[in-house]
Amino acid sequence: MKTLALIEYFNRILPLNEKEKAFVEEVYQERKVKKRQFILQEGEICKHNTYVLEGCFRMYFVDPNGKEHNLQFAIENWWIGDLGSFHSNSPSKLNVEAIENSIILQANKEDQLKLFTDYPKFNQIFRVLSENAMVGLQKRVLQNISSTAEERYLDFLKRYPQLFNRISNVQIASYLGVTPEFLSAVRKKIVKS
Amino acid sequence: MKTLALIEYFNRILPLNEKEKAFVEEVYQERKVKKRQFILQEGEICKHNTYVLEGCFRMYFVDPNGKEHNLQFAIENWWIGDLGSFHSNSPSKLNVEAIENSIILQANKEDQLKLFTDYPKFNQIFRVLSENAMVGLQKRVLQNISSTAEERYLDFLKRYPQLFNRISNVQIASYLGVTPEFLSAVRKKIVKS
DNA sequence: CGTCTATTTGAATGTACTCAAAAGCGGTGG
DNA sequence: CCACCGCTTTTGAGTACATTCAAATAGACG
Repeated sequence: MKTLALIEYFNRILPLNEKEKAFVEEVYQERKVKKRQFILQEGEICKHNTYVLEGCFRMYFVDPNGKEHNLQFAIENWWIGDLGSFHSNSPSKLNVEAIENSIILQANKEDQLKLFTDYPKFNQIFRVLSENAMVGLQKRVLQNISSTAEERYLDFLKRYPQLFNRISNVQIASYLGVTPEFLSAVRKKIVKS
Repeated sequence: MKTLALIEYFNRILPLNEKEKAFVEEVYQERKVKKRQFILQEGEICKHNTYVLEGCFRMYFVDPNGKEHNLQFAIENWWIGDLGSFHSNSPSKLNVEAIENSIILQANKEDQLKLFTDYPKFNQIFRVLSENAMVGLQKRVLQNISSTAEERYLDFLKRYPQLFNRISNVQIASYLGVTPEFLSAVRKKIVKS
């Protein structure tokens, strides 16, 4: 069963009983997604909570000038989706695109809510997950307002060693909030020193 | 009872029964904090979850050059604290300082955990709170990597009308990630146009 | 081998920072 | 009521960081 990875993932946060495991298996549907395919596009309402089993995604925003800005990447055992749109049923301003052939698990909104009402333990699990995600986002905000592009790039390499060799520098630049040209200059400077 | 505001706050997310209300009242202790007083300092372990009843706080980071960077403000009905330090029992790199005379409610870590184990409903409440906070943080990251200082400042005014007339421009500049001098120039330009 | 995309280069420009100093503003005491 | 203090905001000149645009180079893949 492909949901095994997810069940183990939950188990590490809080052990599940058999009923809970069965429900996870029932609710999370496997789906294959090809490189360059979208699982969410601007204007749509985000209807799924997505867990990545294999592959890699990016979630990005297109600004009024048509430029893309990567908000998040997701590889194995990460979650991705527009939480705001998902919870408020409002059209998303974000896009989620596979940057590798990928396999994901998805629960739709009804089932996800059922998970919370029928198996309260998942409230705790997702509370912990959200809290962890918050801590990560806070660190990123802090970095964006206090560090230079060079520092942010070096920190990115250190924090996500599994990521930087799978993702193009164009995408990393977009995540860091700089142009690819400038990231190239930064990299050149780092190699020299 | 000073906890009334907090109980109502929880109630708006998910109605509490009498036992739950009683426990909130028991667990959250009122505390007065004077302007310029700290409720968390760098190096300490964050031991409290803090809810602001009255007043105003800022949470900031001091970088290696000695410069302060505001990560968050908190006024009435907001939470503040270093979640990372709180959950992992690790020394915080952040400071939380009152910028007005304030009144807060605090639960220590044990009691907060008891809240989750004995009254599972709070898992759901805090899950929802964390998710909302995440959405806000994501928007801020997005802005930082995609907008100019002027756009960020205008958005700050629009999003936090209750805040900008209580907080000095020095503090707002630090929150936006620019120098006070540059924010001054931005404001001048806005007035002109 | 050619095609497509990613990366690098360079010059000109714009955005934001640093440092030092001046101006404005709210209180407090004489 | 005014003079002074401390703090915030503004100004300006020089500098550093980052972008734009166009073009060259390098890699990946069928």
